[in-house]
Amino acid sequence: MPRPSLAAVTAAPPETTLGIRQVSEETGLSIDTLRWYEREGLLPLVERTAGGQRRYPPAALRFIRLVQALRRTGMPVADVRRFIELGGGELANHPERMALLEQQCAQIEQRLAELQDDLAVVRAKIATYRHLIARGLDCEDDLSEELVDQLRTDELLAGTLLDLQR
Amino acid sequence: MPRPSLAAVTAAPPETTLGIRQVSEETGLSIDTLRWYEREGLLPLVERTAGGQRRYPPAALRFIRLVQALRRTGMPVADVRRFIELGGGELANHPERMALLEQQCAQIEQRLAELQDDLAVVRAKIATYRHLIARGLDCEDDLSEELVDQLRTDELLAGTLLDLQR
DNA sequence: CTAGGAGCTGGAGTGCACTCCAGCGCAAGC
DNA sequence: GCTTGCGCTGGAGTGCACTCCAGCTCCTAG
Repeated sequence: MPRPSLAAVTAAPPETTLGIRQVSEETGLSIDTLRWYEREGLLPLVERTAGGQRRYPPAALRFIRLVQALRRTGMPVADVRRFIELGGGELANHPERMALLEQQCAQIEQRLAELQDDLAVVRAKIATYRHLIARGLDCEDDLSEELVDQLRTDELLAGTLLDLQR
Repeated sequence: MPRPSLAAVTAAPPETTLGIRQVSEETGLSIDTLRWYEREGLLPLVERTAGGQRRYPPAALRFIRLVQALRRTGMPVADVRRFIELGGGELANHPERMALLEQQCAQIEQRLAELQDDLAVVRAKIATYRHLIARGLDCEDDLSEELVDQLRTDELLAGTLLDLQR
């Protein structure tokens, strides 16, 4: 499966340049979103046909994936834009761009930890229901204090919380 | 450190019932959000003083933590409400509630995996910058195809991507 | 008893990230 | 050559989750 020569790629884009529909399908971003991102300055590298239709070369595709990663991990659109505005790949900007990414990295890690904690909370709650059902008990939230405490204790003893904490 | 007797708790709430400000500080939810959640039916178990001020017994606090976990893990407010509307702790509703939580659990796991992937993408990008800086190279996004491919290859060879993939 | 701060309510306002639409042009199959 | 459909643009609209506000009451310290 020989990759088309680089000359060919830059000179006369082969079928590796995708139309907006294909990109939408490949990335999961809606067509409207792709257009909107571009207007908002999040997507450089998008080319046009003579007729004005968008064409996405592989580099644009890769870029979109990065933008998706940043957006999904909670970076606001405005911040992604600032990241992108940080120059056309000049060496001088690399440290700053890297710093931004590292900051984002840290946030992702934090978010990851939080998610895991929250997952533990939800799992613990599921365990509570399992107990209640097993014992044929009513109540749970607006339940008497003793029961809650009882169950919390049960869970702790069973290691439910601890096991799932991380 | 003897916990106040259960009778005492239910009969004459001691200082373990918190005011809205304390709850806000403890949970990180804004006062407005606490009031709004309550209006929206996400927070049962909140009591009132004679003067109409909110009082949060420990059970309410615990409930808030669950709601927070659900919200932070991406459950829409409307869904949290539906979960809560599912009856006042009657046994019959437990399976349904549990099912909802299990569904949420699955989504959290999916989100976790996605986050980890996205983290890998960002880290890979950081590695790219590190390479570029180390070699004193410009360009990066709008860079020539060769360079990207070169770097991608480098990263793969260096195991940067693979190491971080999971 | 009074002054200042915290809380209350209902409702309006905000910010973000899309999403939809009208009105148009290009393009390809019949 | 004409229809059918995709794509384009600028701008308006939407949904969600808060956030702010006016105008009031309540509570506490002096």
